[in-house]
Amino acid sequence: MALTDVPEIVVRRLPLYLRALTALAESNHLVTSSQELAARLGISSAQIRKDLSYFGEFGKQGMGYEVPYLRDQLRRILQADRHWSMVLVGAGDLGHAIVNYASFKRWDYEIVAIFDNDPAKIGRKLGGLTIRPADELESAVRELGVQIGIIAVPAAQAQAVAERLIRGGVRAILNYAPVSLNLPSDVRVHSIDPVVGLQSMTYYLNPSS
Amino acid sequence: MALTDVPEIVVRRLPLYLRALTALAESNHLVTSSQELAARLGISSAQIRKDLSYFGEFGKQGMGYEVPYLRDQLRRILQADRHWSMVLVGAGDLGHAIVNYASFKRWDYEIVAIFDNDPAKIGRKLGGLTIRPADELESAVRELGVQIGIIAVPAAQAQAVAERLIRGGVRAILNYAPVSLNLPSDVRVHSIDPVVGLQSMTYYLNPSS
DNA sequence: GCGTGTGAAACAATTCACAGCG
DNA sequence: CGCTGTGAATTGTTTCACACGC
Repeated sequence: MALTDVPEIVVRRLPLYLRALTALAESNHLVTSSQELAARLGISSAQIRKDLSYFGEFGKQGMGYEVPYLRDQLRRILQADRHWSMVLVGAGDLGHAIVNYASFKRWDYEIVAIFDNDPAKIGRKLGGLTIRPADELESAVRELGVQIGIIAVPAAQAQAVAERLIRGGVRAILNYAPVSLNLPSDVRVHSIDPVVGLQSMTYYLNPSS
Repeated sequence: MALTDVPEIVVRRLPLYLRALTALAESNHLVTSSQELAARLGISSAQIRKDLSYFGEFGKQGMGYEVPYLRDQLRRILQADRHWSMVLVGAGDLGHAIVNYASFKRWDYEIVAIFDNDPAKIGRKLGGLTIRPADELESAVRELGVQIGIIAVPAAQAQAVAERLIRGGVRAILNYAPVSLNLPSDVRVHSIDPVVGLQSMTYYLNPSS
């Protein structure tokens, strides 16, 4: 099975499986099944089995899956078993929160450079790094060989920042700016906008209160 | 057209349309088209037209859409044209960042109570509110009549917190804890886990660097 | 017997393509 | 003519259901 034709929607579910398996392993749960994972994740067991089958045969018939083994396989598939360097653009409140976000450290994602275009911030320290001027962006990203960029700038600047990150060699962007980025299809984007999440939920809420 | 059979995936796109229309309106762009929105959002124009057609006929043939009108219609549909109260559980680093997140204010989402189970934090102030003990959760949520809860506690506690929020009357949860919540299907959940986003992107990245 | 892996069937979402109207 | 709104066609995703092996 050619891995190029794995549907993206399947890839987006794998981290959820990995997260559940990691939690199971931490509570010394050595064996699981597609049904148990399904119950935890709110996904059907058939879907979990089909998703995993794109990548190999990880279970034993009649037995289920060995938790540490399947976890390690998913970590390998997702390249979550190694260190990743990232650059952060935007040293405002959001940038501060991102630098201090504990889960990144826990999963071996490391911010190795921070950029801002505010002269008052350039030269200051943040999370052990000196904030660098935004005009060094392309060259610094290229020198560092970083593939992941995090955008935490105002919406109006996000598209331009994304394009400069890409020119520096970035291939994946975690976008916290509340705007849709328009980028080449070979660049991955994951956007986080809590307001978008809230608005799609309030659609279903009661008009009262 | 019964609004109950609007696919959820359509509802999840509406906030993106609203966001784009709000930006267009702010730059005094008075008219737009499904093609222009499509180019901005990276979605096909046919999909935008079909999505909007679930809710009414908002455009003029040969002309396109009036930006302020369509924006207001979407705000009404999503109930984004009114104030929403929310409660926050978890007053750690993440909770602090959430309280100070400017976009909530801009869109009229207000945090009206904050809870934590750490005695060292209870009684302290955060964003003008006094941090309350977690055991007041259900009763306080019920008294306040709040429909939206934000979870910013460690993964191990998130499921229990969610259940307590729901017992207090919450019907929508913005979940920042890195765990899949298992809740009644009439409760809406939107989860934000940057690591999940990163892992689904690193799948596609180059093994080098 | 139990639970995986998987073709086939069912269902859902997207795109096509064009009538219709300003 | 230009662009919306929408059935029909296409494409994509999920579920079904069962052979297979532990």
